[in-house]
Amino acid sequence: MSQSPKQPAERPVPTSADVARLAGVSRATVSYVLNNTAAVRISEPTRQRVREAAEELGYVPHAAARSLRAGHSRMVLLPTAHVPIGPLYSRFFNELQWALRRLDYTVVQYGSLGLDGDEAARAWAELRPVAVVSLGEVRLTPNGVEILKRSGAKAVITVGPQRVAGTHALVMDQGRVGRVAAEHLVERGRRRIGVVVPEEPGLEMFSGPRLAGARQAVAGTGATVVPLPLRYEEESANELAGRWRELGLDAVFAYNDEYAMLLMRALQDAGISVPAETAIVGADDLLLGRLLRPRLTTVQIDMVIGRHLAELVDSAVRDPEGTPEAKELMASRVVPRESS
Amino acid sequence: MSQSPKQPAERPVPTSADVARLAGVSRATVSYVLNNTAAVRISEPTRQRVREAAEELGYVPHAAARSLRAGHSRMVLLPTAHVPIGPLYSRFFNELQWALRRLDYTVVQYGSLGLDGDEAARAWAELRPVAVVSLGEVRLTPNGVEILKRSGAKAVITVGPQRVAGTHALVMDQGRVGRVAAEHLVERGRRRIGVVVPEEPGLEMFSGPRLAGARQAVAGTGATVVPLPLRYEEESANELAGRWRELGLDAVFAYNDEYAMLLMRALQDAGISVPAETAIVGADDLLLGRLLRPRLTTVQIDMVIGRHLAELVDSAVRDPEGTPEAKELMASRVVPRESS
DNA sequence: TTGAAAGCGGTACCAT
DNA sequence: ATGGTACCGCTTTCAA
Repeated sequence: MSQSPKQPAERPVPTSADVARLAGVSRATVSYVLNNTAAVRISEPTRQRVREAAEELGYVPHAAARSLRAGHSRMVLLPTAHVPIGPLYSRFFNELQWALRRLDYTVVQYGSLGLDGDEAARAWAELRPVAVVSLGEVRLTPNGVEILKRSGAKAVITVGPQRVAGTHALVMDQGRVGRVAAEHLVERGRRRIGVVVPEEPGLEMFSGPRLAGARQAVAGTGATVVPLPLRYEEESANELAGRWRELGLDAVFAYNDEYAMLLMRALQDAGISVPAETAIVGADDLLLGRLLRPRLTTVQIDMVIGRHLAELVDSAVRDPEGTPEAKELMASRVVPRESS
Repeated sequence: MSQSPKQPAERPVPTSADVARLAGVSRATVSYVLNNTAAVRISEPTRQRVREAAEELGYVPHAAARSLRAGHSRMVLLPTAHVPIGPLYSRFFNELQWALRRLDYTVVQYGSLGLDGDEAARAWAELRPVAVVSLGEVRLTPNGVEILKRSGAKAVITVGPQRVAGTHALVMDQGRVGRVAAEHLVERGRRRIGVVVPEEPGLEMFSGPRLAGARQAVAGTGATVVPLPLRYEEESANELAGRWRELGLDAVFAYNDEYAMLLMRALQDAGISVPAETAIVGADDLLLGRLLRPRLTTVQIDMVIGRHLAELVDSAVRDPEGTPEAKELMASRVVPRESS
């Protein structure tokens, strides 16, 4: 009858009080031992007893309670909506995570699909992260930034084309990707340049600037740019290839290597020779581009490496008053191969 | 002088007490209003004042404090080490996140790179998630599962080939992928079947079972299986293609479509005709396989869809006593095209 | 060397 | 209809 009947078989989670009881010491001592608190000396026998008790009970400290008491956390929040596809993002994410762990931060990727603007900012703020690194999938408003800062975030960092007031920014100059691609094509004597604009959602923030960059590159050269909406599907590509001749294009910047492969296949099937009749340039410098025939000319993009970003996070956290800086960390250049 | 000098410019994060003070009510009332507590009736004017005060201060509740008090959270932890590359994972993750959000869970992807076994389990347990969904990148031991359960996790779910005691499992029968591929090749009259084993780390848990499945398929048929270590690089593929004839293989299961593309290119460049001389089968049914010439035969894998998994999480959370079940949710079948 | 106790920010019971 | 208050688990003075 010592068991409360309302909780059928729910054994309680052990707390530091349980450990203290079992070890015959106070909760304070448990805390000292388990955290190796330097300012306080605990005898070795006591340490032993505490450790054994913790082990026996399977005690694990409660992160929420700890950070509540501490008044801060070491959590770096990384909001994502659609996880970007591709090896570039994967490498970037792994590097970032690794680098931040070395600096004793905890990286938490927080799914924010379907949230927007301030709603998202509030959801993130509830977790009281010390820093937020936004990849720009979820639009961050100045107001959202303010919400985060008021809730204790020491740093808000945006990575991507967007530039939001009050944040540190790692600018990724997507425009440059389109610009160098178009410049390359113009140099090769191409005049009517198509630019693929993927119809898949979530890519606008890349495709838009790339298209604009291409436009900028042709300005004053007499060459023209034509946007080409395209879905990542065979039918869409075939449909586009079917009216290729009437479009009168002699070159295309295909957004990235995967769309380039799709389009190249459709063009070749439609009897349009690459690069003789139409040049193609991709982007990302994936292995698959080198496997195509003709080999794919591409724009190589040096993604901001994780360690740089981790250092920016850390310095922003340590000096929250520091003026938010915008740092350009994306270089891109054409790797000419056979398709252009 | 009303400012404490120890905190230079650090304005404090507003709490519900601040809201209460500004609205001229008690903290309890603030809580009632902001949570729309049904059991208690608050007058409309009061509600207004509270809401306005909260708005003015930019108040956001503290998730840690809330879940500390509540004694539980709705956090579903998704540990990851290397974020798997590829569209399949991306789709899976987005679906899972979406589905769990609908069930009012919060998905947190927790970077666990470099942690292993119990160490990782303890790190996860500190966050007191209500459920943990392991994709098997970080090895989960029975002891680790026990740690998580003792720390209050109602459900531990593994997705992948591994099967750990005490967990619900979504079995992904990787063996079957290799089996159906090899069966297909044997049916087509192939006798010496190579099986690509990627050398990249983190893929062993897939490649191992796939190889074993292929072996199983050829048993008793007179056909043989030869493991082919391969890095995802042109040189590695060229090297392999260079000694292809001495290997005497008439077919290869290339692990997945991307490795298949790499190998097919190398074989073709080495003058080995596909499929006449060597048949190739990939896996994942990516679009790129349809773009190759010859079109790539592949193994289509029905990944467990997010909604199913979300439902399993929810039911496991609601009935933690329920016997952990192993559910087979991965079907795979060959899609014959031109390369085999 | 160790313990008692306050308090972090919410929530919910019990009064009023 | 609202307020007072105990408590969730942990850290950290301050005392002993």
